[in-house]
Amino acid sequence: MPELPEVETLCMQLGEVIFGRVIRNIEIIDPKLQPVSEAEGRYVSAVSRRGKFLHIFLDNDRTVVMHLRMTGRLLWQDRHQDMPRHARFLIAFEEGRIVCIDPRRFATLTMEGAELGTALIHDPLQECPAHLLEEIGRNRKLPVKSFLMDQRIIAGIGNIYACEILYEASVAPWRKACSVSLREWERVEAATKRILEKAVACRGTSISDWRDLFGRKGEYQHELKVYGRGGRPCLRCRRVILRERLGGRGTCYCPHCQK
DNA sequence: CGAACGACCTGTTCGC
DNA sequence: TGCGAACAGGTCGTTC
Repeated sequence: MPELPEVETLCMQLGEVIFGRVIRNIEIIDPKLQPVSEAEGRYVSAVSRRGKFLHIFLDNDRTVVMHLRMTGRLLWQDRHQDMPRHARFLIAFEEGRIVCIDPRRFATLTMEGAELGTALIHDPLQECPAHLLEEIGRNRKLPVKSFLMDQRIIAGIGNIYACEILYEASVAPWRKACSVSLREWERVEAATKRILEKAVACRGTSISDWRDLFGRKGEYQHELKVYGRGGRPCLRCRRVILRERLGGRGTCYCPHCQK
């Protein structure tokens, strides 16, 4: 499930634990993943997030890049503990190790140069003003929900938070991006900031198996207003929340509140 | 070019 | 109870 708030949570926690530490080695467990080199003996000079990607910068101008996709998790183990089920790779330090756990094996791990992509991608926690959304969306006919989830435009919003944002902004998910007014984009921007910041403060949404770096559940699942509430009454108007497929993914919305 | 869909994987849930 | 089908949070490549 990792979307922006979950990856941001890991990013902050990783920074606390591994900044300045020396990597002993990176061990690949899942043969589907390519081995990475040039990490041994290097120390961590920074940890950052870009959309849903995690970057661990090393002192040799190399960068460990991870993407957790659907079911990936990272777990910090600071003393000898059993290898978890579905462990896919680990990054070992003197003080402990990061284990990547991923039942569906979609997560990725690569070693990149220091010059990571410079493409113009907007981070919803940074700069993502309504007028820019309106400008980009003006000639896009795809549904506004798909627009919000397009990582080439805004990086970090996935299915759960897209549903939540559009509900809070009172915009129907099927609306074409080009039909959304500036006024409505302003509501989308405000909802995005509020929801994602709160979700980060809650350390993410633990619907099924999401856990933070220390194995703790997040708390934002208690704040969800529409996601997972199909068939139940809308918290605003009490009419029934619908759940339908949009672009292949389950989409919960209130047909009365979201225009 | 944009949009829809299948593929990538495994575990869980649902219906018969 | 048992079994197969459907479905799950994300991205990418192909096709129409």
